[in-house]
Amino acid sequence: MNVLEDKLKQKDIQRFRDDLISWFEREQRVLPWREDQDPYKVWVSEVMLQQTRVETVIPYFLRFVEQFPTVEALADADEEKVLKAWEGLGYYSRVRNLQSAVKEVKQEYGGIVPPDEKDFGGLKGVGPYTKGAVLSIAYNKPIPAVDGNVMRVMSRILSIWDDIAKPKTRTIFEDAIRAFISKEKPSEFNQGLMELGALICTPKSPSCLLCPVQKHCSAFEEGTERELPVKSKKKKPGIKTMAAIVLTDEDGQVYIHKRPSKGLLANLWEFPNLETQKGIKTEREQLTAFLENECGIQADISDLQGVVEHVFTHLVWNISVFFGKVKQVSDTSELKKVTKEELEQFAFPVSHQKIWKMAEEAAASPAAP
DNA sequence: AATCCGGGGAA
DNA sequence: TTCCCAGGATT
Repeated sequence: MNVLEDKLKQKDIQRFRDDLISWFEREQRVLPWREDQDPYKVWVSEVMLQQTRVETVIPYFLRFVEQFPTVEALADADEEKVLKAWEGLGYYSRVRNLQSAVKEVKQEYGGIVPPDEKDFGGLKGVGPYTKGAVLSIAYNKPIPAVDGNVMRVMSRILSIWDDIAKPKTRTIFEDAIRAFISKEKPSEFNQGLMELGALICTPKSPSCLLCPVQKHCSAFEEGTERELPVKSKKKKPGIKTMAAIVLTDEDGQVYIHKRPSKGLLANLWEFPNLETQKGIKTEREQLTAFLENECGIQADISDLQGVVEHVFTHLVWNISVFFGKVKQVSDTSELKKVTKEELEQFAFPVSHQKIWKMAEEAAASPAAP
């Protein structure tokens, strides 16, 4: 009995595989990282695509693999240049981990991206998803690659109502995929699921009438496709009030600061700034004290020039922006002084790009008399 | 298990 | 506004 049941199930699974893969081979988008199967380039694309849309990634990918075409090129590159190439893409630890991992590949694996699951999965920044994606696409290994797309698609196909926000739930989908994945075409199977999630089986209103695996879908059969997947909500982000200042001297040089090597926006550059407290003192007074005590700088500080709001996933910055002229600098100041031209060589978070844009616009059209 | 870590586009 | 996107590390 069990054998017969299993045979029927295997037959259904085989049909699902064939329908999915033939659809993918027919309908897949033309994307830069699909031009070849270079494991390094597949890897770069997968890291960029973490929590980031395809359209956003394309121009970054093209520039990145041109600038750093091989494992060795990236391993030997200056971190400042690598961060600059990532500027604006977000989650900057991704690229710092990638460069660290690529150095290890150069050292320990002779520059060859290791095809072994344990070896590759042990590299920095390579989690369960990236491991499965890179090894299945580049080396044709039948390993699950479960991302948000796959959980959405499979929750509907199999009518799985577990909360996909819970870490443990991912393993349920990995087990399901191990039973479903094609041993002949694991690359097309994994990419097919993700492509389906991106093009057809979308979050809000899936195009079930166009779906190549509609006849295999429990949610479609039950009319529950809009209720799946189940995902609990996250709490709202907190708000931080900040003050930042674009400081220049008589020569027009600008003062910038490198952020710490850990935590938010690690190793990126910024304009001098502090978190401000409400009440007691004005923002200007807090900024003056900060510059003198923490930066060893005395300066003439302008009136408030405007407020930059920047929203992170878990945090909102409200940054009051000031301009200032430096009067005196102690030799212990940790700030770096650069020309406006040199400024472009440094990687800034988008919030501080907004601040610099304010300064440039103010310089281009000086306040009316 | 919960939190941290960016930024942008779609609904 | 809200969601969530080809997630991973840290605590």
